[in-house]
Amino acid sequence: MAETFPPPATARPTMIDVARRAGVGLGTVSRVVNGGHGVRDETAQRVRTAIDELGFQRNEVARALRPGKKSSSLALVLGDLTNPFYASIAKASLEVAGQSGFAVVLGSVDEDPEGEKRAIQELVSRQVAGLMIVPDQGDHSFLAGAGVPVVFVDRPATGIDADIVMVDNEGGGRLATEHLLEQGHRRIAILLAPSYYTTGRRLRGYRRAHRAADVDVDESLVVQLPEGNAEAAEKATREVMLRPDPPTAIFASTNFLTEGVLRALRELDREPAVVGFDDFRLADMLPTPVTVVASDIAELGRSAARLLLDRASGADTRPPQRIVLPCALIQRGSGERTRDSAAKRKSR
Amino acid sequence: MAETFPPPATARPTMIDVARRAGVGLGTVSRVVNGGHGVRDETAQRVRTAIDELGFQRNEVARALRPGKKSSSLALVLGDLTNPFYASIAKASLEVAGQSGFAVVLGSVDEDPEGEKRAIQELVSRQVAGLMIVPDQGDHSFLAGAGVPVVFVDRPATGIDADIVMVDNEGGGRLATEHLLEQGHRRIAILLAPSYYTTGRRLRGYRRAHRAADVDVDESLVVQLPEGNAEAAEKATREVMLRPDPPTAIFASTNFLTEGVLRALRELDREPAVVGFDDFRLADMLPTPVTVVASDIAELGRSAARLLLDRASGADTRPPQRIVLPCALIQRGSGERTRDSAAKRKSR
DNA sequence: CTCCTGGACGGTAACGTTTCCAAAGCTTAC
DNA sequence: GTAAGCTTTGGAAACGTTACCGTCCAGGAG
Repeated sequence: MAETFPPPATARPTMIDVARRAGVGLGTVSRVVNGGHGVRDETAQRVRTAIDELGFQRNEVARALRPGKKSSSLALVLGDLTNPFYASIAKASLEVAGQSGFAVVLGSVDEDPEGEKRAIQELVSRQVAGLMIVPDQGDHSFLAGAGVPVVFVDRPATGIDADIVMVDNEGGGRLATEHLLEQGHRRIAILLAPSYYTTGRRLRGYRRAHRAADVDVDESLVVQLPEGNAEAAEKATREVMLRPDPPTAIFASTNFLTEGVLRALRELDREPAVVGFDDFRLADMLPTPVTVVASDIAELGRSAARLLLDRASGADTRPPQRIVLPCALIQRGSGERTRDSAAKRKSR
Repeated sequence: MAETFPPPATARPTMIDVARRAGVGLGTVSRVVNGGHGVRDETAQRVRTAIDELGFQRNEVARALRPGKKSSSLALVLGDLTNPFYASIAKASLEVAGQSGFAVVLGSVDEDPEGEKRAIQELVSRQVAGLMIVPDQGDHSFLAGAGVPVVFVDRPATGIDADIVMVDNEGGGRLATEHLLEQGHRRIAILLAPSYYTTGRRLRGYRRAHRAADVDVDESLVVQLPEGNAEAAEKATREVMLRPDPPTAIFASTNFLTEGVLRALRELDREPAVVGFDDFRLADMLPTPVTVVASDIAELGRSAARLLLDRASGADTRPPQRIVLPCALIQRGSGERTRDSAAKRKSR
């Protein structure tokens, strides 16, 4: 006998079914489900029994329909989950949200700012209780009237005044650059992903470190990449290292860029000092372990989720907060090469 | 003047507001919003104008309340997003779902099977249109009556007959082992994460390859780890390599395990051949580039999402499908060390 | 004994959408 | 010119929940 697949959907029991079974009114069931105040113990027990017997589960959709009641979901809008940076944020915020019984809806985000806007609006139409957004460059003022709390993660957005959780990009950039300057480097290249906010701040830290050390920046060593991926960084590194006056150190302002830099250097067989922004897996396992400035990315996600939950519940009515997490230097080797060692070639 | 934050929620316009503004009935607005069949062009245009003017957005929650209409969200339940394997699945399924206008809800999953069950039931109560689950070991029969299509990813679940998308674990295990046998290795250790389905299949491939080559398996080289992380693999590798009769090759059955193996070997300064299961970032950048058997993980996620969308829409009523993706060997160096080279120590 | 108070409970109106049904307008065929 | 049929439209019911408003009963106060 051929069974059909999928099996016919069995109707899930509703509160009405529970009420009937327990021999009580609908309102009583609702009261029990929501904590059970103002219900006699005996009645509540009868209701609970009926719930168990029927396998009743509250329909969250219907619940969220009531005015004032937002759905118990947060939205998270970010770029490429394949980037461990974003994955860490997602994981951490997921954990925090889950502890409060909130689910997290991920908006699928393409590259274009238009896609981001569409994704956000779709999430808003799903009545999420709040939005965590790693924003693209575009204007985000369309969120202002949405009536949903928003927390921006990693970088602020223009056109709207909202909470923001980020790392100390300028401090990190400065830390990395100071470290290289201390090793005696005077020609330090910096690779920058295209026009993100973070990029600008890291560059600023780079410049400040130079000024503080009274070293002039060779503007030709400030490399603005057309794309933020490893390939672009690899190409740029090759070019800059093959100049007649190559840098003796490179500051890669992003984890993917660091990877590209390392690829190019391996191919070229050169060993300038390298410091990356953001830690990455296996950084300590590479032929020369990689020095990075890193921050607690998971904490970024946790803070964002916590803040958003407080906003959503109305527990937090302070003006927009700005949480900045510190960066620390992790010395592993690649950033401790001195100016002199950088000149000599590696022996294969 | 001190503004309050967050700003008071402005009521979002409903279809009723649109209807009033356009001077039409409620049903007409609904028809226009849903494709506008059976509505005169002129009327539809008037409605569309009103929608634009009011900035109306359909309330997906109310829509999903109607019987039969599931919400336009899929659920994805998986483990640690920090694991690039899971992140790839998430990203890929997100893309496919997004193209069909579906959002993806991530259930926060702790380690314990009980937490998984709770997470799944919460998602079901949110009326998702379907579930993609990377299942834990426990029984999943409680999903049978949920009336929601389910696709299991990476490994099957017990207690329920549902679609499953996975990689050819046995074939991959065999491929890796055959490759090592071909290099002349006769003592090949295999490291296994605890009692997952995949682990068993990979071990099976390992055994089959041995039998096909007529080589006996030394059971003491089949190492069952207490945990699936890099630390456990590192410890186990250290132990097995320090035996009087160490293996000349190691098959690490998981990306995290591979990492642990490499850490231990670096510390011990030994160079047995190594093949890992699943590719990972920077595998080609390590001192000895790492040979792996790999499959298209993103395709895993894409297939799962596609299948689930077809099930949810009712377009696919075939019996449960079993999609198996192939594994390929990627030779990079660590797996091509011969038995002889493995014996000698590395010169620092 | 009666009245009042308060807790427990039942019923019903929303929430915003889709869908069905009926009414109205128009065209076409006789 | 009228009947029949089709397209277009308006209105109301329903989805499952929560919140509010009564009602009912018990118990205490007068």
